[in-house]
Amino acid sequence: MNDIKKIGRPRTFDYEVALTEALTVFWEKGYDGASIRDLTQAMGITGPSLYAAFGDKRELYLKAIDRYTDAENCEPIIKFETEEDIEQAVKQFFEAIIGYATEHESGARGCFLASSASTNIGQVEGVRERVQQSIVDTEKRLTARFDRAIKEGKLPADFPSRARARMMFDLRQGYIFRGRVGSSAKELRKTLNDYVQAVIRT
Amino acid sequence: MNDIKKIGRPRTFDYEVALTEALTVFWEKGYDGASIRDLTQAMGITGPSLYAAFGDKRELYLKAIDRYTDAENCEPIIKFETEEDIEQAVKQFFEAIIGYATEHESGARGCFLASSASTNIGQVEGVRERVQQSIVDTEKRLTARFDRAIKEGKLPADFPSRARARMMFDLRQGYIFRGRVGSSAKELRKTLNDYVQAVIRT
DNA sequence: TGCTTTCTATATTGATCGATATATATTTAA
DNA sequence: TTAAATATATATCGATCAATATAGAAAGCA
Repeated sequence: MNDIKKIGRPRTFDYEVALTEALTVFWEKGYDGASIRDLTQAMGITGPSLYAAFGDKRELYLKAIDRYTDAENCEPIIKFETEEDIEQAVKQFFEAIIGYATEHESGARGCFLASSASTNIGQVEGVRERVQQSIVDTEKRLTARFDRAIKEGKLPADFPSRARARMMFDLRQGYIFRGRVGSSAKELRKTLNDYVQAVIRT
Repeated sequence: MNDIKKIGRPRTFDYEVALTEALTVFWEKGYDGASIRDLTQAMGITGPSLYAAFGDKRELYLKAIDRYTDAENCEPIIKFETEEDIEQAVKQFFEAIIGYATEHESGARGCFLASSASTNIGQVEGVRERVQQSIVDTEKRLTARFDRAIKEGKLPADFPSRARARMMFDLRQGYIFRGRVGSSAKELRKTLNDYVQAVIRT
């Protein structure tokens, strides 16, 4: 982003890589559960370097949230937006969610915002606004995809795009919760078709 | 429960009351966020009394979960089970969920298991089993209510009771998440009718 | 070559963490 | 009345917490 040579000794670690490592630690252990030691070890830097580059623990956490929001292309939404057939699009969305919810053995499952960040809303200043914004952005994208299907005549004109976008989002929370508790992908798929029909039915 | 006089000095605090206070603290601050100081202050007892009566912090947390599971009559489920009309029953279920998700100003919102305990599954041994059992029990009760409606002829014989029970449960997660992030009850009610129809529709 | 700037490494800060040792108070049983 | 048992109160344990002061190392600029 900024290749201008700066005066002084250049840092020997990669900012983005270190931030991604920090995100993983926060994801697995939570905000309180992640100690500065845990973070610096995973990031491969020392305490002073962490504080110089990222500020204090709270700022690092907020930066990790922003990194997640920006970098995460969010496969489920991408699938939903790119798949042509609207029914298949909904199905692929949920399939991707189920994948996210079950594939990682560690604590870094599902959605970082939904599983981890949301629990620190009342505790860490700045988290609430970020999670709220993420919800708004996600719903807009989901709603827009439904509106597109309406224009293309794939869905009736009175299709409640926004309500169904929210339904997808809320059902997603259920999948993520179940995955975190330990349900298998196979188990989660049992309701998949029923959920797809509920979303697109008019 | 046990009024038999025991040898030695009797404890001067109420075990159940203290445990309920501990539950509130864990609910608001999370497992890591709740310090022994926080707990003893809210419980009105000293450290040694806490350790003598409840074991260590982890055991106290598990006891708090059990207390929540046992004591919490879970208004949403009760409403769903007692309301005669099945459509009204589903609606009352979601209404109660919305109430839970939005009414408390503190961090003790929604469902303790879904919002707090689930985040400590990989960290605190014994939590996963308890949350899993809670999901199983809840789904059984929800499914049974639908089966009853089928027997009464209020729902068609091929109504997918279990899938719809899970749908209710998963949509519930969405409401709880939104409430935690800051959505108002009014906002959450916007999708209520659509969700009710999705659940009972055949 | 200095000189300035910035990063890294070591060491350590006061505070707080979970947990407990010790002493004292209060009860029952003998 | 005494002994045993259990609770509470005080004080504090070593470990770890988040955060930083200090000093040395590595870069650009003169």
